[in-house]
Amino acid sequence: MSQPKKRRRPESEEERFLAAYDSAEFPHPSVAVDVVLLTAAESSLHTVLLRRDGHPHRGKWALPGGFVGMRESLEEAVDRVLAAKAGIEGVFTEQLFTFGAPDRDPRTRVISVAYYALVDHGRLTAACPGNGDVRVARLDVPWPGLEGGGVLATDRDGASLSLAFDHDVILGTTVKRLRGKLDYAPIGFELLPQRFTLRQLQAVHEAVLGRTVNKDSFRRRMLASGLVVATGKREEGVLHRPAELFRFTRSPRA
Amino acid sequence: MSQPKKRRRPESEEERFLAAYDSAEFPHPSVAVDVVLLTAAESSLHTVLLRRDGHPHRGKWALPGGFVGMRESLEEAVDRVLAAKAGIEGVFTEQLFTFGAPDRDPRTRVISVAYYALVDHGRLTAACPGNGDVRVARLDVPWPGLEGGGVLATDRDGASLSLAFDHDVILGTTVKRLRGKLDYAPIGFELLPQRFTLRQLQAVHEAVLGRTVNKDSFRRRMLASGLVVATGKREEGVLHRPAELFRFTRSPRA
DNA sequence: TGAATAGTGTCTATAAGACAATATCCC
DNA sequence: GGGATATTGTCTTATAGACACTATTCA
Repeated sequence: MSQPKKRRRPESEEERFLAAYDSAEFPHPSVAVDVVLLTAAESSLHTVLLRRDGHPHRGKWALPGGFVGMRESLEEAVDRVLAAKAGIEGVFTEQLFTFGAPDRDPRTRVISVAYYALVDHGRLTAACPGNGDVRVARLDVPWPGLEGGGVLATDRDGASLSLAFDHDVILGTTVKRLRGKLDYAPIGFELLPQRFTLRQLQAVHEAVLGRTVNKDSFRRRMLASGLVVATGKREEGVLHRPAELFRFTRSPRA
Repeated sequence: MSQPKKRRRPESEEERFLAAYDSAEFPHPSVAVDVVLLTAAESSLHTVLLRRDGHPHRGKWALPGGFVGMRESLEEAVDRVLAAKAGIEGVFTEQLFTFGAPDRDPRTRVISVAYYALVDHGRLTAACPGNGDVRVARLDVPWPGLEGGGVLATDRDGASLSLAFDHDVILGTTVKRLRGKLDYAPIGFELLPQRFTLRQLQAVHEAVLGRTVNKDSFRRRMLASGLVVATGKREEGVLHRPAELFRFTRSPRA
């Protein structure tokens, strides 16, 4: 990576000076993080969107985001954004992709490192009531499998939410990534509360994949994976035979 | 800073704030691209490394990299780096990960967007003879499967090459990514010349995966995938029955 | 008792791994 | 012919999908 410039540098002190000089001499892009805060409910994925107050894209809906401080890691910036703009802390996050097209922000050059965060629906609706300038929007993914592309965001009342910048592509990239990781990484559990039924886990998988999955095979795979442990408890308040509640465990048989 | 965006004037407090922030009031991190230029040969992965001429990490070996220009996309920066530092053009590249730890470069804050590039071994050795300050180093991956971690680089004469910055982690992240993508994305072909035998393709897969793969099953999967087409030609100059040469095709039946 | 979903057992089709047999080159 | 690898065919095993059947709750 990284030589600021090809120059002579006999001394380490001069090296530092030159580096500092170079840093100020040329303009640098701004670096931001944008966070796709996802959850699953009602057979669909949902994400948090904020209405833009100013130009550009005034009135459109954007992902929570913010600029990266000079002494702040990318993950620290993500945690800060999640806490400040969505009131959420301590959730699973992972880097998604870096979007750097020179004209993606009309104001100036902004390179955005996108992350996604996964949280269970109950916790998200508790933190984000979903009205005013903060909404929990339903995502409609108009492409199958790993084809990729943009997505559509829909408000609770069915109204379409117009997305700012390239955020429809960021959301689509998130869905594509999750679909690819779902059957080898334990990410489905991050979208559910601590205790869940296998039917709920299947519904989460179906929401991510955008298709139905075979119930029998899904149960077998999950139970054989060793990633789920029966709690002995059962769900309550349902009008049929209650299903057993499981919890996620990283270490089988611990 | 530069580019006075015409006819867009700040209309809100936030807009004014952001405009000021973006301009020059706060320092911005430097943004660089680092490129893992990979190939496969002799049952191992190999990558291009450059000896650092100056501090920090003087004498250690680094990935080809460079800063991203203000009007340049990330991919343009990658192509520029590949052409300037390795003499390679028009190869398959894909974004890997963005490394942004505040102290990863002791001089100043440098956020590096890492890419990997895949090229066949013949083309790489033609462009990079592999002596002097540019080497084609063998990669030894000391972890199995998708566990992840750093890697070791070894020169042709068996000498260990000490890696600069966090470049061992960048290389390890590349290998992990390739292992994950190998059996659902057509990346093995990028590491081979246009015409290849199935045994060569298998050797590439084994180099990436770091383990042997079942020959029969591999042949069946490749032939059933529709991604390889027989050319009718056979390899020459081998001291055994020559294998049929195949080529890669994105569109089966074309 | 009936509706609805949970959970179990079994059969079949498909893909992977193992392995034997034959083919084709160079020496 | 001998050595070496390519290529084909068959058998076994593991897994996914399909489907029938039983279990358990509430209305």
